[in-house]
Amino acid sequence: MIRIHNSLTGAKQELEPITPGELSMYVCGLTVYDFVHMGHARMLTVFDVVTRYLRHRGLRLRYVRNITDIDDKIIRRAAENGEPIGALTARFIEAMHTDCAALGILPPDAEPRATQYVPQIIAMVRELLARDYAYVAADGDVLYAVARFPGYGRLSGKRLGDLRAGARVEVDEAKRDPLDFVLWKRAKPGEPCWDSPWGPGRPGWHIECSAMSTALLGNHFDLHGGGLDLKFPHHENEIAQSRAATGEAFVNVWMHNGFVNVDDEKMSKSLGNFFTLREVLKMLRHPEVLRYFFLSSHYRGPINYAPEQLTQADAALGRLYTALRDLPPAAAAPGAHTQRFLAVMDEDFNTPEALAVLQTLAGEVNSARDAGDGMRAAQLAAELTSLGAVLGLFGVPPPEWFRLATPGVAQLAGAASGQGAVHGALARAPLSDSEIEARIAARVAARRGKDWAESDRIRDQLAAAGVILEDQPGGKTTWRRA
RNA sequence: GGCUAGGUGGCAGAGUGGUCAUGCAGCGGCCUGCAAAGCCGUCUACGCCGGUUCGAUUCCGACCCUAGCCUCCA
Repeated sequence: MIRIHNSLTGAKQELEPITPGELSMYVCGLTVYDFVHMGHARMLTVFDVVTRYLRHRGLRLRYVRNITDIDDKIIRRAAENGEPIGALTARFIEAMHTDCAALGILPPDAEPRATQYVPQIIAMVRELLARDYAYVAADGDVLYAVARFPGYGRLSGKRLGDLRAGARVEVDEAKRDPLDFVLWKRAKPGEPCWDSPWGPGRPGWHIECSAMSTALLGNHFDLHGGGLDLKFPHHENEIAQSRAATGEAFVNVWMHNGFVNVDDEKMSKSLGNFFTLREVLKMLRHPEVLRYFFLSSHYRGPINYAPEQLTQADAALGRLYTALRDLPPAAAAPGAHTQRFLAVMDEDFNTPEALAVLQTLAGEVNSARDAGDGMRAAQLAAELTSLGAVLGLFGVPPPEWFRLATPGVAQLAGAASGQGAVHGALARAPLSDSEIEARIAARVAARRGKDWAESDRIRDQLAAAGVILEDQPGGKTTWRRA
């Protein structure tokens, strides 16, 4: 039994697919006018794991994640760059795909773009007008009449009166109610536009998601996700639009992932604490380190981004890979750990608890190996490997993991504290694998002759270059990059 | 101001009405030529004040503090 916290009710509920054995999920994706940032990366990772897990549980899941490719910010950015809008969005869509692939995010089943769904959007706006949930304002915009929809505010826990009280003073004259939002925006001269019954214009942001989700998943579907900041007004508006336009139930379970904070404040460009995914990935041994970091706290809570946290995630994930190193592949035998893993993941995707299961399993692999029980160690390692894969971990062959270098979390730490780059990571002249192997061979010879001074000299030298040696019982020496 | 989440050991971060989170860091031991890795053991927790209870970090109430939303935002 899988239980999920539903933002709409504020409580966990059992997942009951509308069609038995099948699920449909829509997640609000990105507005493509810039690179993927850490907040996006968390959202992408959260719903990637949700997807992987639900499928692992035997459900057939259809996952739709949209792209907003027409929007005020896009238009403005394109103008700033002196670049056609289509070129700008194509560039950032490609960048997003590259970043997603790096992070190991499985592609969604469909990735609709707003500009490809203009007919459906117009049809939905038309329906809302016909049902009297919308009106054409004096300035030509089509607006949604919020007061007409009785359930407005339920998702975000807001009352219309409170919202109006907090509304901006500079109320748009064309609005009947300050809370009304735009469905179809009349084009200003020079702006990109589509023909419509209300003249040339473009879709409002909120209606895009209603139209695309309905077009691809039907009027009523199972799961809808997105960042916490979309809860109000975006998702509130989606509900109002879709319910009003179709007259049917819309979404069964709403899921919202928490923010990425920096210094306990929401990451934002204005605060100057903004990090793109690609700049962070450059500092890491492997993108899985970032995935581990995201998974180490619950998806609904905030997560505080700091370079030291990435260092901890690298160490913790490294411990897992260490347990898997040098063990032959074995058939996965689901045991008690698998039961526990499923139990905690079933309970609203408790990934921190799931990682604890993996760590415990790693400890048992090591214990079994120390006890000389290679068979049991291999079985446990297989179980660990298969459970980790459910979370999108262990994409790297374990022996390869330790050949990967960590270019510079230290660099980030320095940058964040305003101290400039820390020397250690940068001062190292990177050694190639073969150079390292050659020095190790020299050291093995020295050790055979019990020339400890020479042996230690080589080891220190390698350590200074960021290479750590581990002498194994059989006289063999393995190495890993710090 | 309204609404919503939180405040857990050196750090990160789960969870629970009465034995264990887990990882990183620390300490002691084993192993090692010495290390590293690993193993074994180990210390410091549940914002504050009341209440319920045989017993509360966990339930209830007040208070303090933090973050978020109420405006574009993953």
